[in-house]
Amino acid sequence: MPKISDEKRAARRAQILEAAWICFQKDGLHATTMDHIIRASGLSAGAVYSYYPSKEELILAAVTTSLSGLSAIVAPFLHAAPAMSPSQLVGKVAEAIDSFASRDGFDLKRIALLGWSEAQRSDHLRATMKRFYVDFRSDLAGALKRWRDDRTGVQHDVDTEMAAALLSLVLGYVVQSAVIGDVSSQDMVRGLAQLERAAV
Amino acid sequence: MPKISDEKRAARRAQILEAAWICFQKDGLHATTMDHIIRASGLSAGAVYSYYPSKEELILAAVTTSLSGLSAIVAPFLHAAPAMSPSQLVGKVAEAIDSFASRDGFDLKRIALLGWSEAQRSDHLRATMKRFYVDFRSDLAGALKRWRDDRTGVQHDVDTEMAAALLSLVLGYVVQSAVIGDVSSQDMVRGLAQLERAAV
Amino acid sequence: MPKISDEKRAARRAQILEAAWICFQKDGLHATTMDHIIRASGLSAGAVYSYYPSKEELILAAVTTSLSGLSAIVAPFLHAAPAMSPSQLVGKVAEAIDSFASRDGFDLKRIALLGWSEAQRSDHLRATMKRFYVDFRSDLAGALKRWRDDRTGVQHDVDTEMAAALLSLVLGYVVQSAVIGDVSSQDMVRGLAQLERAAV
Amino acid sequence: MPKISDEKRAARRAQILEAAWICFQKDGLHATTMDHIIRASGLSAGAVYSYYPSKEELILAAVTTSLSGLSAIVAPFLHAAPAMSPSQLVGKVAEAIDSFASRDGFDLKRIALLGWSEAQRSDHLRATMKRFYVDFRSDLAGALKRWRDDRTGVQHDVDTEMAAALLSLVLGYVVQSAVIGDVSSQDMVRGLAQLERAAV
DNA sequence: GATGAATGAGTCTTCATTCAT
DNA sequence: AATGAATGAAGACTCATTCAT
Repeated sequence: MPKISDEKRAARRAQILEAAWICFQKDGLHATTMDHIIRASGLSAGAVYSYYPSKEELILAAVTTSLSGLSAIVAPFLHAAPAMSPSQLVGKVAEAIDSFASRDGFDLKRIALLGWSEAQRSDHLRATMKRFYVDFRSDLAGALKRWRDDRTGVQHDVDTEMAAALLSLVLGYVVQSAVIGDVSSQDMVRGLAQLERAAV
Repeated sequence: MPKISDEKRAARRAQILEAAWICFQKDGLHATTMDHIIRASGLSAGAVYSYYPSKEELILAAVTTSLSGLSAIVAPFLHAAPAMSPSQLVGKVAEAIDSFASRDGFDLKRIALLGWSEAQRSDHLRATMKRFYVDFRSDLAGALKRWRDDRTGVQHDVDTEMAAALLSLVLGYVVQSAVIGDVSSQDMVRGLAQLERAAV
Repeated sequence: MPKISDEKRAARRAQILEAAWICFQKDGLHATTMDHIIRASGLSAGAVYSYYPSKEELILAAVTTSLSGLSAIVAPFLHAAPAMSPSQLVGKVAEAIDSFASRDGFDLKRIALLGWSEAQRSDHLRATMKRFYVDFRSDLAGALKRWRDDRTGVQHDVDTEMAAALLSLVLGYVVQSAVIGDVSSQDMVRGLAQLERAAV
Repeated sequence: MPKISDEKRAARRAQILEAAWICFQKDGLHATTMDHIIRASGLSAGAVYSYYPSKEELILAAVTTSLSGLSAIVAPFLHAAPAMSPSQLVGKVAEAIDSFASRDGFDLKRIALLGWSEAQRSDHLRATMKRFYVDFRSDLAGALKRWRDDRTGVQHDVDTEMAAALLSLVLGYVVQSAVIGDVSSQDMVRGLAQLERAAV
């Protein structure tokens, strides 16, 4: 076989990654064996290893890809004009996470939980995740700032703490959804709204 | 040899569990080998296995114990009179989680992340966690209800959604703290307060 | 099984080493798989690995042991009184190497060749071999000195170069014997004697 | 595509063999992968395999080539007129081996050791080596005979044993040089001279 | 003729668990 | 009851070789 085209290479990588994703999601990161992934990918061991040189690399790719996939889905809400209210933001982001799950049969929430756990062991993964969440949070803060500016006409400083709280709401939604399984994105929105109303 | 006393048995179990905790926390659930735990416990393989019949059982015990340990610490805040405000609750619970960590060098947040991840593989573990979080959330809801009753003198229904949001705030705090590492329980409290104020 | 006695441990190590020896000799160092050794030893993989933590360690042990085994056989000749002549020394040492081979069915010469080859890749092994051969050569030099002193009554300095030549004769014998297979220790002795006579 | 010319074929073979040599020398025979050789040769896997049908063939070629290379260098000394003395022969041959090493950065001694080791596993290789060394030794014997004839005017029989001893000296020099590393060809010459003198 | 991606049997090693003493 | 040596089924990964293009 002569040199493979770049698209074909990318397609093969995607094929393997998808197989890995399915396995990871079903069995977790460590209980998934390379053999599972190899079988699921329909390729040979050598082929898989020629695209991803180790299981760790595959884990990293799986988590990183889901992170950036989420990024892409969520971006429109974060930069929408006019800016969304906190409740709207939480609702939209949570919905986006759910939609990601249902789109291709991949549950982003499960991958997230797996990734957080693995991040404790892998410096590289933790660094990657940290970067992602910090960026996410600062986009959130930007969106909040725009919202407040729109409402009051007064310039506010970027509100980091508010963004952190909002991010927590989202992450906590992921955990509850994956572990308990009885919450919806609507619950989060309504819960926050009630929290706000109750404070009055 | 005479039968071992019940206290001795309990002490041994605690000794093993503590060893397991230390190992799990340092290396994660799967990278920890029984041999690590056995060495850390100072007992023999056979002894460890006579107290915990499998690694899975040990994982379950480790997670469950940390869950109930947290329960105990958090209970006073949930049932305090007069009832705490949402902000206060979030702050106190988050602080409690932190204090648990610093108490004996165990970081409850890491164990939590490990547990959530593992819960995806083990039905038993997931069921246990679900039960815990559902109870936790309903206690939270109860506390919120008492707080609102105290303030208005009017009886409210138990507010599940508000409790879910509050729990998310706490869980999200755990994730951010473990993965990003730059948030404090105060940030959560202030973030929520600002969210409430901003809503006006 | 409670703690094993030291003798039993040593016996097990010897049992494994012997199995390794047989395999190495038959198939060479790298073509021998751990599985071969494991089967030949009659133990399980885990057991073998608990005595020798890696294949490399086993190779090292096999080579080192044959080195020190040779050392023991050769020592009497090197320190014999009255000191032997160069021809005698070469003959006796070469014979000793042969006898080692026939004793237990192990051919020291094959192991030697294997070891020299491997020494090029393993610093540890090369260092070990170097130490052994340097010592051997200096013992040889000592024996030669004593021989010359005995004959002339005049003290000579230790003759390193002569020892190096003598060692070469022995090593070269090993190579010829293993690769060509048609030389005897007697040939070496007679060859050297003729070399000496021819020089007159 | 038109048939490739014979010269081109030979050049390609040489190119591959040289790459193999470099790799074998650096990493040993078994630790060298075909991929190493393929990369070092600058050709494709298929190309390499079209010239050498297996790794074993390549090993055989590498060893054989170094053997015949040595043959060529050494021939002049063996057939010099007037014939050289034993000491001179040893010295010249050992020097030739060294010079071979320094010429192109190839160390013939390392290849030799590798080859001897491998010869234990491959009948074909062993046979090839045996033939080479037997020839070498008989050339050596011839040279010795001529030397003795020149000196005494009396016809001697070919002296095989003396040649075997001389060959041992050379082989032993190779081993010591590669494994211990502190001997020179001069040491061998002087050692032999002293051995001869001491015998008087 | 040449390419290099793909193959898959085979390697070393680990580790949860058992059970003879 | 306690010990810890032994088990052996996996697991991650490699690499000589092939063959579709």
